Amino acid sequence: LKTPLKQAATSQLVLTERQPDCQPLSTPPKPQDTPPAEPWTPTSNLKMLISAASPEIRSREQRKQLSDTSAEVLQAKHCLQEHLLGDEYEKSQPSRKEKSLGLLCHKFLARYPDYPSAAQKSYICLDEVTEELHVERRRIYDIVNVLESLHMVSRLARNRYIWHGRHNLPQTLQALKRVGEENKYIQQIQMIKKREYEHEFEADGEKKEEMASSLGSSEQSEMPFVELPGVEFRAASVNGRKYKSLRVMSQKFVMLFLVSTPQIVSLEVAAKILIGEDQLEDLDKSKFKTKIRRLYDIANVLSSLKLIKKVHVTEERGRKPAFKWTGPEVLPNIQDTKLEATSTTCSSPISESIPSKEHCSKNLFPSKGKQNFTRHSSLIKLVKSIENDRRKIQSAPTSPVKISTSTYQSLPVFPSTIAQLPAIPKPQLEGQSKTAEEMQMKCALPSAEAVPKAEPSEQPAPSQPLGVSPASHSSVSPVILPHPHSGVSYAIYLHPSQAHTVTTYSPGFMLQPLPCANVTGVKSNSSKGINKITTEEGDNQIATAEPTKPLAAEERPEMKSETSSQRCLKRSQALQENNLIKRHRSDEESFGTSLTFFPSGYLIPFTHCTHGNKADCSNKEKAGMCSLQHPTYSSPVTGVIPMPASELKTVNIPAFHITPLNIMLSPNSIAAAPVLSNSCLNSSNASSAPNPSSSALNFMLQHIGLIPAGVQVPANPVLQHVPASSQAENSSGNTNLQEGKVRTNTAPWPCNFLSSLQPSAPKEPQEPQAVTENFFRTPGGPNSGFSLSATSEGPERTSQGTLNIPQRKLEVSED
DNA sequence: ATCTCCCGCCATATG
DNA sequence: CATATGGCGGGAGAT
Repeated sequence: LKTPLKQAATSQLVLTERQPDCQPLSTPPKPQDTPPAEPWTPTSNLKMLISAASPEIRSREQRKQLSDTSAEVLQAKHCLQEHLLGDEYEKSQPSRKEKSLGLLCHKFLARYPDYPSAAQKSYICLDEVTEELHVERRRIYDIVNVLESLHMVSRLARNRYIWHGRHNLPQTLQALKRVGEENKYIQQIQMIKKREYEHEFEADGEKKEEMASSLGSSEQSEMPFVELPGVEFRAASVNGRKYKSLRVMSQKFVMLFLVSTPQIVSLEVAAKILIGEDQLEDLDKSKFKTKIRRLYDIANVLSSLKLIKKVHVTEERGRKPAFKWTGPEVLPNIQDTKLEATSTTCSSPISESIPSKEHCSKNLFPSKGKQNFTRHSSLIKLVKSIENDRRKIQSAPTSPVKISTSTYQSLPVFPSTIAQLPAIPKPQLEGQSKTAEEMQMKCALPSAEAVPKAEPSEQPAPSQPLGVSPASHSSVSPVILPHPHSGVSYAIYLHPSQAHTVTTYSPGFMLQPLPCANVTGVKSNSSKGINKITTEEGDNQIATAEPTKPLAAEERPEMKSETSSQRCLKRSQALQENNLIKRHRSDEESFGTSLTFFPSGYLIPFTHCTHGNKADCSNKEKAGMCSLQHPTYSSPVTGVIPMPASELKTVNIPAFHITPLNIMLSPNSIAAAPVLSNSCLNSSNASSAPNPSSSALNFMLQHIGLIPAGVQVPANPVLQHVPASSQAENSSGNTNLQEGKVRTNTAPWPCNFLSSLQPSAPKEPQEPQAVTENFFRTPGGPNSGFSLSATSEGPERTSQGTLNIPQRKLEVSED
């Protein structure tokens, strides 16, 4: 194994190294270096294997490899130089690829263990790195910034960073996911896609600025860097504008993946969303280009981290570059996370060693915006800017409780973190101790729970760092619905039964007025299918991603392929119930309270539109916006890439569309399902099941408070149609509650708590997915037999649970 | 031609 | 003030 790998690595390094030396020679244009381009594959495999091994071995291995490599490099280098002309085997110059950020990042990552133990704590000296990797400093910053956004490293001082490895990844991702949800990213994505589609129709020639405007309006003004409770962010540039860049952009980018159901995000969409966020800016072409460039930079490092991989989405328009999330699934809710994290942590050999620093969740400020900024001098400024931000945000009308901005702060203290604290004997922060102290001081622990000292024992109440509403979790939680306009909040209590209903049916809210609406499985699936995607990828490589992720493995549900759709439905329902029950139970235990009401209600601080706020709300009033955002299009549970109904053209069965029917239809797929299931688990979806209930609630809320039932978008016929139909389905927007059915939309408001409370996503969703993918591959292709022509009725056309969701033609393919 | 995205100028931040 | 950071976009290699 090693030999080949080494070679590959070596050659790479060699090339790189040579570059400087061969300057005069470097001229030789691009030799078709096939070899250099692919060397990573073997390496990756090796890495995977290694990762499977114990961390120690792994890291040792890495080191060894590195040293070996470097040693050989020198030799190779000389040899090559001598043979310059020979060039036969080694393509001469470095070629652009060899200088790629991705490659550089690999090298960078190779220097540190994924899960450094306390003993291994490593510091990163930029000077060393740049020298050793032979790169300009600038490049390292790119890498480090992204890593920082994931809390894999943090800056200590000039030239100095500390390496955390992937220990914080789960928490970070969870936090990001949450923020992403609060940010209505799903809707934004939908909106963008819809517009795209619309444009598609008419003269393509014209690019509507309106798009930009509306888009911009819906965006949030700013989203500060998302921090983790235990990891402080000492950004060099905490200052205002710089604040927005790479780091934040990276986080947002990741958020998009985490909230999307097929976890695929196209660069275009990402760029638009990211641009939109920074103030309403016009769709400047150059700006867009720049954004794309940055996204590529980020994507390269995320790819190196194996969190994403590049794919192509093909639709009518053509092939567009996109990326697919291949990282760990993010647990939807805190509780689950807590449990899993804890168990994982405990069992994991690696777990214990996290720098104590990180463990002290001192940063949890109840309501403060940003806290841990190390720099005193800048601190003041920071505060100031923060205040300004806050002011802006809060100034928005109707924001009784303002938490959104500081949402990240409200991240729950990670239980695992707490639990681990005790395990940490002593912080080995020698030189750093000072820093640690500072940090502590800064973090006046607002919440008692945050105290590091917490007993290892699981204190149930763990996490509610949220200064906002700690109690919100109690079993009976009121849902506070602030009315956008009136500013009045409503508390709604849901009865368990209702809640259940909601959960179950929520998926169905989508836009399809299908007859079988109440069938969870069917509906949800259909929603999923929203973007019809043909996947060519995924199977072969399936194996790839998995080994790496221990967590994922644990998560995998054991699923069997059920043959009948009914069974599936039942099953899923049962699971959900179980989850609910479980949750309920846990709640009771935690609080010692037993209630009649089902804890499906959450306290939702209404900050109106999350971070954004004013713009958001005000805009909302604009008819267009309202309709656009209308829940109808969103698929809370599943569908993340919701498609506007308008997109019906040819209806194809979405690749990811999973429906019981599908299952029935394609027996083959079923058979295969079990096999695929494994592969699919990690990859994409588990998340799909995120939070039906929360979404449902949001939606409901929206209906009640925000959206007039009748609002529709005039411009788009389809749209109009949809809302109406859905309503019909349920009797009426407002009455939904009574029925227990709620339509959801990812709420425009922050529903921080919702996410945490949601019933744990059952893992079953995965099953469907697996099936689906398989289904897709079925001969006959995506369209086989399922194309429908869109009629005005679109969705309704189908009956019987047939797949009726109009889909846009979409294909995802790997490179 | 389009997709990628490296390079490095230069404004800012930090010390 | 000297450096460290890092936004930004031209423009060239890869496809």
